[in-house]
Amino acid sequence: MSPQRPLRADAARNRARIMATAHEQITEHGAGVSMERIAAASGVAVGTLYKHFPNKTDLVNAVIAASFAPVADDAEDSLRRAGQGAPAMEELTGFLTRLMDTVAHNQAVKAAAHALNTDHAVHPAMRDLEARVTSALGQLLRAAQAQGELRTDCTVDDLYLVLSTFPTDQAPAARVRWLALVLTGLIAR
Amino acid sequence: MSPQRPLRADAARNRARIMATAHEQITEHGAGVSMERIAAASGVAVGTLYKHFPNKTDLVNAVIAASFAPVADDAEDSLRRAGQGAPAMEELTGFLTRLMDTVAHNQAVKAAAHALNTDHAVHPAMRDLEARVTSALGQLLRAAQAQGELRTDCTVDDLYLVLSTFPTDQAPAARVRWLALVLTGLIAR
DNA sequence: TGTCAAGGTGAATTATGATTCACCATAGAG
DNA sequence: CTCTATGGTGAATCATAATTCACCTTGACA
Repeated sequence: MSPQRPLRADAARNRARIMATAHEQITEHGAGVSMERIAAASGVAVGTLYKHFPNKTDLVNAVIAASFAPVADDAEDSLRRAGQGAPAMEELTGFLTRLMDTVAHNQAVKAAAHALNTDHAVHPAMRDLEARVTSALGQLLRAAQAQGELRTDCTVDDLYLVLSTFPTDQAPAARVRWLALVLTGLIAR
Repeated sequence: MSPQRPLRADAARNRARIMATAHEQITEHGAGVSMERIAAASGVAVGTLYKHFPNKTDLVNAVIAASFAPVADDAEDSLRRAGQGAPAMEELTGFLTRLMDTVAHNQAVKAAAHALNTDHAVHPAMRDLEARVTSALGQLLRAAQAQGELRTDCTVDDLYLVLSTFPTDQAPAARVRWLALVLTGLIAR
């Protein structure tokens, strides 16, 4: 499975289906889903999962990395728009709202990865995404403060602290209400 | 194990030690700890666990119920003090701070119970605790609003929504900071 | 102190699930 | 059209855990 030479067409197809199915199954049944079940739902044999991923942990990590990949792009797009004159605070809240949706949708996968990665290790791919988001978020934050829309004593860490705790299991309406309540504490008086 | 006649002295001792040990082990190793391990750490044989609890799920539910039992009393004490002239908002934030500590300390057990209780069922004992807390919290909330210390459009649901999301895995200092940030959004302007 | 039911023991049973591997199938290069 | 490396298969193996149970121990009451 080394990326040396490109995957055969059918292999690529299967790999994609496996990751999509794994996401569904984990979302539906939690981190406990068996490889057997994921294989069956993908329409392949267990052995095939192992042809693509050395073990369950790696499969889950691949799924989570793929699920969150778009977030970093989104953060950087928001920052770019702010740089081109869009109100920074609006970009910030817009990004946070979309981020909440993404995390909510991938909550089970996130939990699964956390449960399977022994000790506490975070997947390198996730570490990379996090770095990009942190950077973009920091700049957005400073821009919003410069425009007087955000408390100047609010740090990126504060933002993360608050962000890290939003209600993943609530309905979208409740999530929006939550964000509104919480942001009130961050907006400049 | 019916509560008909009191437990024999050694049995009571063991039962207490088992629950304490189970709490430790779950906190340290997650919901996945084996009964074997809990038994070993308690200094008894596996069979003994099953003499006291029909299965792992019931053991975990007993542990979590015991861990959270004091919270309801605390809520009611706070309410009582407010009724005797203590500032309601102070009682409210005091209670919330202590609640955060309790939840943080019992985070792993809470997660374990959630993971083990098939479907989504909440233990009846927990349901009862929740009802008492909700009641006390509602009255505290209204008192704080009557004293002009809290936004009047803030409901008990809002309080729960925000409460349900505090950062269990952060250091105490970070938790306090979080509460301060979030409460700012709830305090009357 | 003697009795015996409550309490304790831990090897054995039963389940479940991850991972392996010897062998089969076929994309796609030549 | 032929090969053959890549990809697929799934029964078998290995490991881990929950739960049971036939048989000991011992608190505590008479």
